[in-house]
Amino acid sequence: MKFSKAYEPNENEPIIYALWEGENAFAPSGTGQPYSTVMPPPNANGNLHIGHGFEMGLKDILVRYHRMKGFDTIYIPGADHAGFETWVVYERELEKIGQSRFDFSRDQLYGQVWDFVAKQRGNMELQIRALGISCSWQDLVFTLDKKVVDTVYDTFKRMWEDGLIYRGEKIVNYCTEHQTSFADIEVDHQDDKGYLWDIAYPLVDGSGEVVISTTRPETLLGDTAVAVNPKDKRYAKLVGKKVKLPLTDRKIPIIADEHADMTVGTGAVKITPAHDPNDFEVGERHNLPRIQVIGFDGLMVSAAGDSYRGLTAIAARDKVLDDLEKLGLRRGEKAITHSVGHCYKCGSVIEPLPMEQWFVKVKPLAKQAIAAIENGDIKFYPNNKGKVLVGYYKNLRDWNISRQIPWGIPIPMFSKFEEGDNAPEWVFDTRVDQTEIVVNGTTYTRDEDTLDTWFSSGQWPFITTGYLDDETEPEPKEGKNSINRPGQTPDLARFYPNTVMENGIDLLFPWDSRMIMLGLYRTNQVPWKDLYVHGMVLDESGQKMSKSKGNVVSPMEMIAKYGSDAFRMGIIAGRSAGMSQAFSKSNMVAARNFCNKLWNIARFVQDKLEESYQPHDMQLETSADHWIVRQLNAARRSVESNLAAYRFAEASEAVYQTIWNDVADWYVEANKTTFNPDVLAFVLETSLKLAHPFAPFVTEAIWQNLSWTDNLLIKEHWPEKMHFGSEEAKQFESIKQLVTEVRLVTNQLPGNKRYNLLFQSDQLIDTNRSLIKQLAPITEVQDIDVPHGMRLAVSGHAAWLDIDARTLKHHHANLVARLAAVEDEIARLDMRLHNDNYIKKAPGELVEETKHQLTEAKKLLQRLKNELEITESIA
RNA sequence: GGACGAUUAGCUCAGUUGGCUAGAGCGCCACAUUGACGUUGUGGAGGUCAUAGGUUCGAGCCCUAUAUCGUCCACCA
Repeated sequence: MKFSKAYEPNENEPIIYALWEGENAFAPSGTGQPYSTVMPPPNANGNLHIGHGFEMGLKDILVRYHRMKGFDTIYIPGADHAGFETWVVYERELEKIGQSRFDFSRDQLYGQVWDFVAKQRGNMELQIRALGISCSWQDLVFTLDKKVVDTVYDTFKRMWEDGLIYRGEKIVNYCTEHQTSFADIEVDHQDDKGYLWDIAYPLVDGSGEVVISTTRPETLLGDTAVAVNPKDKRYAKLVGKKVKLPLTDRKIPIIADEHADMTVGTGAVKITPAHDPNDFEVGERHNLPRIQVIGFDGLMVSAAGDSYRGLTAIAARDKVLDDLEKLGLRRGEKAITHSVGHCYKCGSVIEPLPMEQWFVKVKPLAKQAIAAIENGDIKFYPNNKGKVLVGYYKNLRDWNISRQIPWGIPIPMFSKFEEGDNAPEWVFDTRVDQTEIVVNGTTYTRDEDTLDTWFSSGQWPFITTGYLDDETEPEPKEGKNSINRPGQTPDLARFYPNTVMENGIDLLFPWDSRMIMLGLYRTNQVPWKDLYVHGMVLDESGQKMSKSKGNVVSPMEMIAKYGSDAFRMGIIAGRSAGMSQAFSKSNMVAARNFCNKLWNIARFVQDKLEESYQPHDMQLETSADHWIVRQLNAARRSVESNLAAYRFAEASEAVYQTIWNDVADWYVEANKTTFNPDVLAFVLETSLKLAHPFAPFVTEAIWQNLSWTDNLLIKEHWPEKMHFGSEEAKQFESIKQLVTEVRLVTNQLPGNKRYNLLFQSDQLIDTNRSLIKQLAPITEVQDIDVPHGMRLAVSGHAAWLDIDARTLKHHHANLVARLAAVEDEIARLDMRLHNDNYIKKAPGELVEETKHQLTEAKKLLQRLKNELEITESIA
């Protein structure tokens, strides 16, 4: 016997996964309708977190199910170099050994991180295996693979030529700690406490002063104007005059601009074009100079004046305030709470700084994306996320894709330095391994920056499927970083667009939005037909998980403790699209128990059938046979319809309930008296198939242990609809009801006694004597001429429990309560049927059903009354 | 400031176009038991579906307000 008493996940899982991989079971079959999804490239820099486990688990359910359904199925795994994310991790590693990025050249750093990631990535891939993910490993794509970089450069080139990528100086979100800029979406806005200071700027003509309010007095040193609203009558006369900028010797104009809000503060606002995005735009409109007073290291630069140079911005703030105080120019302050941008990694305050960067012009791309969404080209789960995304697109500003870190795909642009004020000339070239290139006799220098990770992962669906391979211009030389993987599946282009994308709600904006835009741009198609977004997995008390709070649940720990299947089933239990929900350990326990239950069903079946069992065509014989086929049919239908609507929890629950409540509790029990080997084997096999997408390891482990099965369960076909006799199934249902009533009554009576079951000319009971004896807590089933004891009223059979008068009397109260409940029900049904509007307006079949229910209830009432009379006659 | 979501059993949550006795897991109570499984079996208790109105023959579900909690977005000096 290969079945241990309890299922041991950790002993079985690695063996089973190796078996699948050895049999190449994850590769697409090449026949059938294509079904595809891709892994959001998990960061190659560390461990999988619970969100990865959840997301991959969901996708794997879809993939395994469709594979069994006969689709040509692929789940393309990925690994992301995760530019900035990895960079942060790597810098920490450097710090540990007392080094920093400045100790190395850019190329050295790139090489080192490459090795670091290569090592880490193996770890991540092992964890994906531990989760049981059936992804096509031979088709794994790393975001720095040659084919990725080629396509990314091709996209870049086209966008450059189409004018969708441009070089521009703007205020960017800059982290002075990490020394790189960020896209708007990477900035973490927090409500911080601060002060709003009122400061007087004296008019040059000596006729008074203008008071402005600011939260950042240190930027005063870079002011180049004061703005008031053109409609503001208070200041109308001052527009065009000049004020003397305190602490400097500069005179700056008072200008009229819509940006100044009359209702805020004094209505006059200082304009610092170099340090505020709004002011930058005001500066553009009014042709104001930009004076940068804070450097990229976060320290004040010489333009701030000698007495401030070298101070941190915060120190400069204090000094500015002190100095203003001495000049008597401070007019008040008040504590406020305002939103301040922080680096989402280190928490430093984001410094808005002017910089030349590469930007993607998003308007035309967003417009296409909006049209596609509104056109219904993508189905969103939950539905409202489509609207949320459209809202996002409508307000999207140009996307900064330059990052000042060495780790990433180098920006393929080279510039020629121009003397004088002329802007440099830029050329596109993919020879990024060189810092200088010569084109037509002119030397060009490489831009040192790398691309935002999302620019490459935003092209993931068509890159991983090689959809554009024919039109991507071949590169002259082999990329040094390519990972060659043997046996890649040929011609994956059929898998684009992907059937479905599924990821966390946190990726809707940074990733999904870009995949749609870039997908439409490059392929004229949406990247996938369905988008399912799941909510966040919160900790057990409903808090967000975070390393700093120390409440992170590791999927690997859960797998070690409960098994991979239990993790997968437990994590999806009770979750619905888009909703963030707390992690529940008890769901995992329940799922673990289910796996053990399944294992033990198999143990029972194998024991019954014995090693020598050979399968034959099956014939349904007993009523239980017909009934269980009906139940399995229903479960199959439920899984199908729920998965079609991405209702994972409901699909999984249908499997759980059917296998536990129907197969184990009734069918297996019924098979303890008589059994039909072929049907028993069929029921087990069908159960395993239904459960396989949800609990792949235990089902395959059982399949491999069964004496009569060969091949792999993962490659088996999904169950087909089976025929059964509905009359026979109903008969079993009827016996089930009788048994349940016997159990209930017996439970309610004192003394834990078993009684004889008596019946009078009841065909069904007569032919199922041994079955009933097996299922119900009774001693014997006896045929009688004259009824006595207690009538089993609810199930409607001519059946009695052979209970003595004393005990029967004890049951009187139960009977009275039962009677009252039935009377209530009759009253309710009666009332409904006396409602003319109900009869007229409700659907006919509903009315019929109500009538039927009333008839049945009245019959039951009669039986209960008879019963009561008998009991009372004893009393 | 804007948008979205949630409020259902002790806890965590389902409840698909409104349909009649609102479900699951865990927990709880009682009982059982040594041959598939104690990671078990049987039975049970527990919900005026946040509140107030409305629409409807019928509302957990639709509409309108209110309250509480949460998330996201945002260039508020």
